[in-house]
Order: sequence, then structure tokens, then C-alpha cells
Amino acid sequence: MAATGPLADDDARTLHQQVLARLRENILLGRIEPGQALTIRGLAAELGVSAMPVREALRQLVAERALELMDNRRVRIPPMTIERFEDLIAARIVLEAEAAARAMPYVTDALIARLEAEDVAINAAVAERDYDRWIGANYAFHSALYGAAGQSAFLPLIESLWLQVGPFLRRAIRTISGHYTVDRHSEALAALRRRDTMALRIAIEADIRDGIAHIGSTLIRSEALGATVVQGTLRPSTSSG
Amino acid sequence: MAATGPLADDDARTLHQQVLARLRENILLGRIEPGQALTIRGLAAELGVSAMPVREALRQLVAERALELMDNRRVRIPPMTIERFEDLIAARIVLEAEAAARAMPYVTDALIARLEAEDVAINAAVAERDYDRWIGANYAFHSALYGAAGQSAFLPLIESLWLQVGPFLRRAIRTISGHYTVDRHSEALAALRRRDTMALRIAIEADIRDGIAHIGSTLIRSEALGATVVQGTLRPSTSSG
DNA sequence: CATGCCGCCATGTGATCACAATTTTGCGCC
DNA sequence: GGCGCAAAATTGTGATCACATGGCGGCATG
Repeated sequence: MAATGPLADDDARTLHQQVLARLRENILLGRIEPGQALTIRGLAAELGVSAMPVREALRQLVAERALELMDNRRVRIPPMTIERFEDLIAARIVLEAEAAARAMPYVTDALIARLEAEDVAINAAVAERDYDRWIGANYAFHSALYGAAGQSAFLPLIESLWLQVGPFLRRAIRTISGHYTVDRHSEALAALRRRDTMALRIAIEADIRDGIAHIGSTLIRSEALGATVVQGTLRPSTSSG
Repeated sequence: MAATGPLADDDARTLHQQVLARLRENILLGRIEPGQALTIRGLAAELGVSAMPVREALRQLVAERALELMDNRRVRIPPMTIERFEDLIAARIVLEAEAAARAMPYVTDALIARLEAEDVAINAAVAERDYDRWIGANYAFHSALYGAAGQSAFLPLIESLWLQVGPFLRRAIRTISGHYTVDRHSEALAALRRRDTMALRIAIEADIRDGIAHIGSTLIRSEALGATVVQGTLRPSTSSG
């Protein structure tokens, strides 16, 4: 469930890199439920490898804050709180707005065309209620924009933030089920065509904030933020008050 | 040299956590020269542990971008370029200014007193040309401020940035040797006492930018940015032009 | 029937080993 | 003396094993 099948065996990368990529994708797309058991041996068996590469991948994901090391030395998707969620969104806004602005000098017509294609894919995914494709294309859109200038120190930081909100985005999106229709990407694309950096900043910030405003309030109302952890065992969150 | 001696054996943490903390400190304080050989077995021997904890610590530092995985699968301090340096500084500014602003509601008189103490330590370190204590106290100052609200998603991102600039700050500081006397921390402290969030943002940004402006130009002029890597072997950078 | 205790099983940590790839070294040749 | 090639040493990767810790269920007891 967490890993969905063994790895391909014709991959030049090291096993730990393949395991890492698989787990990272599953976390980013929200395929791993918060609270789901993530054991080294279990994942190793699912992926058809030994414990070694899994250990290293988990360690790396802990470093990226996609996973959290608990006191009993197990790892889990970190529980979400309102405060942490707002922290993550605030960090996304300042980092991604700046990253977008810094990418502007490197924006070409080819890049804009690529982003337009991603936008089409995003809208198609929304129409089909295909969550995986939606968040995947959405990530591709943002990532392609921020990476226009080549490798940047911003990218890994932003990816870390996406990994941290991913699991909860999915849960939230499910509850509001396709209610996310505000298309701020077209505003961003318009700003890109005009090479208007300030408008781009505003569009990116609005994209994050508007998408999140719905989700955040939904999370608060439906208390879908996460389960309550009692002595290391995960139980369904009780409806308080 | 890289690890400076074996670990204490009365530490409740896991070995890999101790190794990680040691290496992280050495990188942050710039004790590890860019290009210095970092081998698993070598570090393990220095620290008096087996290869296992070292492997996991290195993996984690790679994830934090403090180290870089090369094509030949060895790790190194990533080489610095002007572009990357400016990227890192830009990221530091937006993240730390925002983190400081978000910490403001949690600022207490006790925290201010603690920051003042750190400021004294910083100035003492500058006076004594004690680089380790200088950057250590400097980090403590910033970290205490940003962490006022408790654990925040900003902190690990900021720490990653510090780890990336650490090794080169030291090299640069050595060349300009104590020329860093602009005391923006007192401005930050004044803003904190007045609970003036905007002034705090400005002071933090000025602290980073001014400190870096000197260093960056020095780096460019003296070409102290890093060594040129040829086929994985490190050689002194040639003076170009 | 509820509760506390004990033993078993699962899990993370760390060490060691085997192996392939890469780097270094040393030797012979030009 | 410089250069190229082959052997040896070094290194990262992955697997397996031993061990301590903690979680869990079964069992006896009140």
C-alpha cells in the first residue's frame, strides 16, 4: 500500500535512490496516510530489497521533514496542526514568490508553452477528479517555473515544504472534492507573457493562499488534520467538543 | 581533522545522531575545508564507530544540502559559485525576515535579555578574532529569535541554508579578518524592545545583506569561492584572467 | 468480568562481510 | 624523464546478523 509494488530492476540509480524516489512520490501525492505504519522491514519486503536502502531513504526523508522520527525511533508522517499548517503555507508563499521572481529573467517562450501545457493537464485532472494527476501536474507547473534558472537553492527548500503538506492536501481535497477551481495559474501565465515580475509574485502568492484558504478552513471545520497519537499508537481523532 | 576526536560514550542519543551532530557542527562552523576528503570509513575511524552511523549521517547531510553526492558516489562540500551564493543569501533574507516577523508575537523580555547576552558574546568573539565562537554565537542569536514561537517549519529550512554557506563564510572571514564590524544586531534588539515588526525585518535583512556584501565581494575578488574540481580530484583554483 | 503481569514477537540500531567500481600506485616502455 | 597500462588498495553499496528495546497479547489472579 505504501510502496505499491517492487522496483524496476533496470535502473542505473542506486537502490536507495530508487526507494527514496518512490517514497517521496508517494508522500508528495498523499498516497501514504498519516499514521500508516512505516517499518523498515515492511517497506523492504514490499519493494523487494533489503533493509539497507530503505533505512537510508527513510533517514533522508526525515532530514527533509517529510517524515518524523518519534521517541520510540519509529518514523511517521508528522501530525499536522493548525499552527504548523499555517507555518508551512507562510514559508511556501515567501519562498515560492521569491523563487518565481528570480526565475523571471530566464523565462523563455518555450518555458511558457510548457507551463501552458501543464496548466491544461491540471485542469483536465481537476475535471476528472484525478487527484494524483492533479497534484503531480500542479507540482510540475510550479517546479518548472522555479527551476527556469537552472538548479537553485530554492528548489530543495520548496520541495521539502510540498512534501510536508502533501499528505494533508490529499485528505483535504477529498473532503471538498474538486471544489478547487480558482485558476490562478492563468494569471501567472499572463504575468509571464508580459514579463511582469510583480504580477507574477502576486499570482503565485494568490495561487497558494487561495488554494489553501479553502483547504485550511475545511481542515479546521472537518478536523481532518490528523489523528491523535496516544503513546505511539495511532487512533482515529475523536471529535472534540 | 574533520571530526576532531572520538565521541563521548555517555550519550543517550543513537550513534548516528551523535555523528550527525558532530559533522553538522563542523560544517556549520566551517571546520571542514571544501574539497576535503569525506570517506565513510575515514570518518568512522576518527569517531571510533563503525561505518553504519556515519553512512546515515552523511545521507542526512546530503538531504540537507550541506553535502553533495557526486557522480562517483562520494560526498563533498558542494562547490560554491557566485550564483549559488547569491541564491543562498536571497533565500536567507526572505526566510529569516519572515521568521523574525512571525516570532514577534512571542517575544518576551526574557528572550530579549537572552539575545542581548548572545550579542555580547558575538562582539567578544569578534574582538578576540575567535571565529568558532563568533559564528556559533551568531547562529545562536538568530536561532533563538526565530525559534521564539517554538518549533517552526522555518527553522530547518534556515538551518539548511546556514549549513550551505558555513564553510565559505569561514574562508571569506579569514581573508577579510575581522572586518565585519557592522552591528545590525543592536538594531534588531532595539526593534524587538519596541515590538516593531517592520523595523525588525529591516534589521535582519540588513544584517544578512551587509555582512554578506563584504564577504561576497571579497569572495569574488579573491576568488576564494572554492577549488576547481577536475575529474573528482580537487586542485587549487587557478587565477583566471 | 476486569486488571495487572509476563513472555513473545516485531522493530530499530549497529557491526561485519562480500562485491563492484573507482582511484591510486608502481612498473615497464618509449 | 615522461607516459601509459596493469595491479593493488580504497571506497561506496547492499545484504545479513546479533542485540537491546518496546509493543502486544495471553494468562493468571482478584
